[in-house]
Amino acid sequence: MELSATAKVILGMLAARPRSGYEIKTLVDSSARFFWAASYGQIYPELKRLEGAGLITGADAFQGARQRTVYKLTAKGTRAARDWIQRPPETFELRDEGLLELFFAGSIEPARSAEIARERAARASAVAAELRSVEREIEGRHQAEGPEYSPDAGSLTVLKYGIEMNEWAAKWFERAAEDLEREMPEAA
Amino acid sequence: MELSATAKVILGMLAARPRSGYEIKTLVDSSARFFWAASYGQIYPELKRLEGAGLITGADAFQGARQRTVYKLTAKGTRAARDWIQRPPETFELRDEGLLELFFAGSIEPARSAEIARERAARASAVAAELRSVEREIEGRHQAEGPEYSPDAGSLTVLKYGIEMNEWAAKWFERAAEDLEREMPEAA
DNA sequence: ATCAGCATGTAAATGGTTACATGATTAT
DNA sequence: ATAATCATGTAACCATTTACATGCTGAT
Repeated sequence: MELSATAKVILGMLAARPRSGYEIKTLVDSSARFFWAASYGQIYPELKRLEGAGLITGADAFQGARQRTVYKLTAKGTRAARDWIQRPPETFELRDEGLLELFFAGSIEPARSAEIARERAARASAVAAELRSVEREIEGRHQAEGPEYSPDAGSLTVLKYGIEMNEWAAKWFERAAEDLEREMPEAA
Repeated sequence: MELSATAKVILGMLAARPRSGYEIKTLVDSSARFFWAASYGQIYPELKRLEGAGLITGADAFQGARQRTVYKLTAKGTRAARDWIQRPPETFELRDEGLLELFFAGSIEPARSAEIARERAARASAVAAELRSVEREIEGRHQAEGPEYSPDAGSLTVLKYGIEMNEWAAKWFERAAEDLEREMPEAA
């Protein structure tokens, strides 16, 4: 059972409970976008494909006259999700223009190295803060609406990783910026 | 001057000195692949495009009868590279299947969470070790062949970031695996 | 002689984003 | 009223990978 990248997010999102394509998209944007993105142009066609393959089934769930299709996993889909999660991960892709600029700064515009490192530190701080606010929001919902809204250990671990790794990176790049400045006093 | 992703790596690589497409590819693979990839299918057509736009010029540099074209930056190309590096970075993309699995493990196969975290720790360790060996190789070349082979501060900073961040992540995921195991003793 | 590595290139397929089109509902 | 948000979908475009094709050179 070959699963596309998008199929993996969809099966994962439907494992917790049935959802519409729109819901999947907003959830991906609010909780997984930092390490895995998906657009409507991928999600809707993939939902059709997964239904065709018998991994999910869609049911009309009109809200008044507003069209809505809620999908849920079939037994086969549940098995496919379990199989996927038992396999070691294949995809790891990073495309980071900030690191590329820093990588080349030495031979193109040495004076900018420190500046790039400082920008990177600020960016890491901002991401950490954003993820911290997601964390607070989850905790708030948990307190207000009871334990059935508590996320599982795995997704909390991923969130904490995002926060702590960005905080670490912010400190690291701040220090790197200072070092780079000291190395070229002509530019200061 | 809009530069494609591939144009950026090429201009950066040619800023240090003239190189062939093949050389650019091997350099990307050995030093930038961890945060920026490029395939032949991108590099060769892009070299032609950049030459057409007057940012680089190619010169035949036959090695016997073996065809070889070495490209170098034009004045316009140097300016384009400088402009690019002065702009704040745009692209940041991460697609990490390991984190996605961990994210969903709780609702699909909770017993695997700790295992995934441990695999992630091992992966981070392996990447750190690989980058450490790149670092040693650079230091060796520096000692043996003199300072003209010493890489600039920026690319060294990126390399150190790769090493230290992966070492940090290895420790972090190892600890997370222990925590996840403690949280579900039934699975142990 | 043969294989690994140097060297260039392209075609097909895949994967993904963006923009557009359409319409309902809810809150201001 | 009107804007924001819910909701689904597709077509055009762009980027990227993979596989293939070709041939030279140096080492074993």
